[in-house]
Amino acid sequence: MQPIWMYYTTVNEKSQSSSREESLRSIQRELTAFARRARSRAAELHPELSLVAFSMLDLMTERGGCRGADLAAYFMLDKSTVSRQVGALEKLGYLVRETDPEDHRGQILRPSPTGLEAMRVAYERRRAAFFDRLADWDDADIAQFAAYLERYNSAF
Amino acid sequence: MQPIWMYYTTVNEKSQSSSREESLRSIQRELTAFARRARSRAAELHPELSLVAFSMLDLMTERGGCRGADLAAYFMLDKSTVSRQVGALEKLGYLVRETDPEDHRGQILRPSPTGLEAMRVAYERRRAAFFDRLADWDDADIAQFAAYLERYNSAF
DNA sequence: GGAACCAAGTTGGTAAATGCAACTATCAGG
DNA sequence: CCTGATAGTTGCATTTACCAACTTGGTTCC
Repeated sequence: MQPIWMYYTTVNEKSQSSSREESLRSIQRELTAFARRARSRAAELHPELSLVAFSMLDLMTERGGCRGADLAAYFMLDKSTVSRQVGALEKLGYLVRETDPEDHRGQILRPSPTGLEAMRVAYERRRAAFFDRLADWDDADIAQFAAYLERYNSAF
Repeated sequence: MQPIWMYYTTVNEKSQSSSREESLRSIQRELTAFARRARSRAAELHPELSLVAFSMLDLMTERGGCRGADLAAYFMLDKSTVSRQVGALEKLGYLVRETDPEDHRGQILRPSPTGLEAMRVAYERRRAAFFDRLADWDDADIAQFAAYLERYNSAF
């Protein structure tokens, strides 16, 4: 049986099948497959903290505080969407804002102790469903996989 | 300074490998970022065919026709959501429905020639975006990255 | 200094995607 | 026949997103 991609690939392109070509196709397919299920998996894992909200808190933590514009750029979201997500997180007491002393247009966003605790809970609940899938990977493979994903995403 | 992940990890877990923990968290965050960008990029590249709709047509193609219930199970979506997506695709002329002769409750869904062509176009445009992004990667890294993604997704 | 312009964030309006619940139609067992 | 399960549709509410207009603060250039 022919590979799936051939069903909708023109004849001329079929001659170009190098291993690089096939790997690229595979990356696209696998990344797309991930995207398909990301939403529902996230909803299962931490209903009280949406995937986007969790990731925003995570980035703030990682960077030791960041601005709304940073979140918008990183996740490719409109600044208005970020503004509302941040507002919701603040209302929940999960983050605190502070006007950037260096630039009064912006705010520095940081998770609050409550937010860190909520992240910790979400993190624990993810373990079973997400981390267990990587349980049989060795440390070097996990590190390399993470490095590839970072490299891929850093191209933005 | 302690690693970031320790801020919301309990004391007992700190005995585990911190580099492994950090890599796992990085994978989560990068995959999340990817999922967000995939939607936005797909919407840019082919407004007529959302990522979910494209993937549904793709699954129908791969399976040589499938039912709405299959789509719901595969993508972890509610059947009402599938029903509306399928309705929209039919209205666009991208798929045809046929009552299952074996079970008159269900329908067999197949992409139409128009749908296949739309998929081919969307596929090519998205593939081009991937090619640009990975242009400066060498073949070995691309192959390894693809292998990791396949391994990760194969757990489904 | 001031004008013109750019950047960060907020808010109003709107559209799309989704889940839940209620409903119809169909099937399978007893 | 009933009963219960399954496939699909539709009404309703919610979430999430984008765009555009606006406010405020910074930057450049004269």
